[in-house]
Amino acid sequence: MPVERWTPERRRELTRSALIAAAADVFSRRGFEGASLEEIAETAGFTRGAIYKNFANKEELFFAVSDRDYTAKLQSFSERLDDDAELLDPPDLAALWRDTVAGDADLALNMEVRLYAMRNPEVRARFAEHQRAMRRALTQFIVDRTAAAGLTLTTPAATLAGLLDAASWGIVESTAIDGADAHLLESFFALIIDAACAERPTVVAARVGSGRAPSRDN
Amino acid sequence: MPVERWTPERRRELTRSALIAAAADVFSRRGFEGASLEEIAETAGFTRGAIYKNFANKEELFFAVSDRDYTAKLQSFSERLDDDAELLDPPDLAALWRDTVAGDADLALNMEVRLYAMRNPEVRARFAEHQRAMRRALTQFIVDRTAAAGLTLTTPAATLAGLLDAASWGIVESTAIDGADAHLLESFFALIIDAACAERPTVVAARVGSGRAPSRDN
DNA sequence: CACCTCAGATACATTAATGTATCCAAGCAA
DNA sequence: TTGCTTGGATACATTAATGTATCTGAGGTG
Repeated sequence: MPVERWTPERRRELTRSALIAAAADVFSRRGFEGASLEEIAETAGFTRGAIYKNFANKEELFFAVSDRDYTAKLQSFSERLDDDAELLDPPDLAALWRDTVAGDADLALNMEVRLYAMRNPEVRARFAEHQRAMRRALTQFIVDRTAAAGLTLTTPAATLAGLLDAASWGIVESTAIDGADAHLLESFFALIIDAACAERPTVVAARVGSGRAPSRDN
Repeated sequence: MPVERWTPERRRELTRSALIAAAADVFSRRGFEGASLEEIAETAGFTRGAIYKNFANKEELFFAVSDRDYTAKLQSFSERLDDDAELLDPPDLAALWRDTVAGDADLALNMEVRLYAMRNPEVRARFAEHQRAMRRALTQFIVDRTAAAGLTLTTPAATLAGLLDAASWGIVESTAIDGADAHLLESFFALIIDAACAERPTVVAARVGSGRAPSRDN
């Protein structure tokens, strides 16, 4: 890319993204309410004036952060899925997951966004849409990969995608707090893949759960 | 219980727990920073004076809420595990889980506590200890139940407990936001139980995950 | 019956954060 | 060169929340 880097629009976009980055950092550490625009501006090397010129208010800035986070995640996610077309082992998958779904730094920020979404119906709708988009991508991935490998699933790919998304998030979150059990995610992938891929007699696979006396239905 | 209900100690304990209940409510809705002691006191029918007589500061009140939440959860949890000794079907387990691990109202509060724990090392240690205690109970439950049913596990009970705890939390959390897929938890239990209980030829069960070309470790 | 203790209310000092209104200076146009 | 536009800084008004210090009145005690 030659010249044209110093156009004023570009300049503005630069400070804007600097502000967003700083905001992500501070929001992550202090939370939405706990963060002060003062600290954010200072972290970015500006003053509050810059913020109010670029965003309507604190909330808008927060949304901007959230959006950037989401798009980045979705992109890196689909990129890596297309890219490393061959990896499917639980450990690799777990690593991939940890990288994309929870870049560690993002973790607290992500929780903050989720909390905000829970409390604010409009934001929740938006967030839910993001979540669905993510899962659609994941579903597609599962469908493609299992088809390519000639596998049959005992569970709908969509359900599996939702499960993977939701459950692994919980695992990453818990692990970040506990610290000790860093292998949980691997175990999870191993178990889930084992359970979902029907490579054993389908009769057994169909008899899901409850391995004792016949349960109530029938 | 006859008289002795109007002793001043009892009286004080009453307002104390009223304050904690109100605090739980407000913290859940507004978050730690967002909640004002004013609103909490008012919700409980007192003034800030009452709070500062019973707790050192906002943080202590928050901890009290968190502790009460934890003990209540642990108790109701073990109670129900001992109580309904016979249920093991995925749907029932899912329902039990939803009741104990996430009483819905608790959800936002729980996330708030987790976030706080993440950001504050001391609190995190405490929270991690709680988490471990919870998982110990769960591990015990799994061991007892599978032994009683004469089942063999393909995965250590402790790992399974951690998995159940962490993953199901993520599922409950995600479901609360998405709203649509309320069946995820059931699917999860079904899959996990299926995968963890070796009631099929152990040869197959031992070959965990990766159902295509032989993976790297011979 | 006077007195004392202490739970909870009231009043106050302090700090701080948001948002707005104003200012300044660098870049482009005529 | 003069002037206008505008990104970002500065100054200000307002609101609000925490924590502390003081007050009050009811219940128990000598």
